[in-house]
Amino acid sequence: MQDNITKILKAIADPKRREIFHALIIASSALSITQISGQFEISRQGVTKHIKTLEHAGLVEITSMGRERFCIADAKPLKQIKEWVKFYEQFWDTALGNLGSFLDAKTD
Amino acid sequence: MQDNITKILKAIADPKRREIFHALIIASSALSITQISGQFEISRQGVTKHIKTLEHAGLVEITSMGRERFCIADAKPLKQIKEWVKFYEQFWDTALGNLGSFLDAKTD
DNA sequence: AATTTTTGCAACCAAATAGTTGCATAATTA
DNA sequence: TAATTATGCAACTATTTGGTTGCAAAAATT
Repeated sequence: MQDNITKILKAIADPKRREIFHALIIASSALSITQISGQFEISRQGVTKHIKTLEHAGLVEITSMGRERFCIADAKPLKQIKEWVKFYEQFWDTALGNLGSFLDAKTD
Repeated sequence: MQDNITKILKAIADPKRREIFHALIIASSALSITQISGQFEISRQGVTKHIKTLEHAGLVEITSMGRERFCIADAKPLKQIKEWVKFYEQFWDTALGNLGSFLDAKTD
C-alpha cells in the first residue's frame, strides 16, 4: 500500500480521526465501537472506518470480547513523526529570510 | 477551508510533497518551478499543484522575479506538528499493554 | 520582430476518501 | 426461544485528490 510514515500522517491528517484518537487516548479504559460512536455525530459505520484507518497506522489496537470490540489508542507510532520533524528543526529558525536574501543577491 | 494543523498534516502526508519539500529545504538557493519539476518525474503542472498545497500550509514561500517564480521551504509550520505530538508523548511508553490489562480485569 | 522559455489557468480523468444506508450474523438478555 | 444489541460487510454517493493535457500570456533571448 504505502509506507509507514505516510500511513501515520494520513491517519492523523483527518480532524475527525484526531478527535477519535484523542478520545481513546484520554479514556480511562478501552472503549467499544458503540461507545466511541456515541461520542460523535457521524454514523457508527463512519466511526468504524476511521478506526480501521487508525488501526492500520498502528495508532489503535482492537481486541474482540464476545460481540464487542474494544479499542485502545497507542501513541507510539507518533514517534516516527517526531523523528521526521526532528530533521527539519535545524532549519526552522534560519529558513525565514532566505528567500529575501536570495532575491537581494540576485539584484546585485 | 480547514484548520491550520490539518493543512500542514495533509501537506506532508503525501510522499511526493515530502520529497519536494525536502528538495527545497536542502537546496542551497531558491528554486524556480521549472528547476523543481526537473527533479521529479511528474509533470510541471503536477509539481505546481503540490507546491501550491505546501504554500497554503505555509511550508513554502514563493516570490516572482520576472517570468520566474522562486520557491523556498519554510520549516517553521512543522513546530505545530511537534507541539501536537508532544502532548501524546506522555502516553507512548505506558499505553502498550493497557488493552491487555483491561481485558484481564474484565475476566476477573 | 520572431522565437523560446516560464508560467498560470482550465478542463478533464481516475482513484481515493468520508460518509451514508441496508442487511446479515453472532452474542447477550429477557 | 424470542428479542435485543454490537458488529462487519457491501453497495452506493459525493467530494477531494493526484495527476494529466492544451492553451494563452508574459518575459527573455536571438
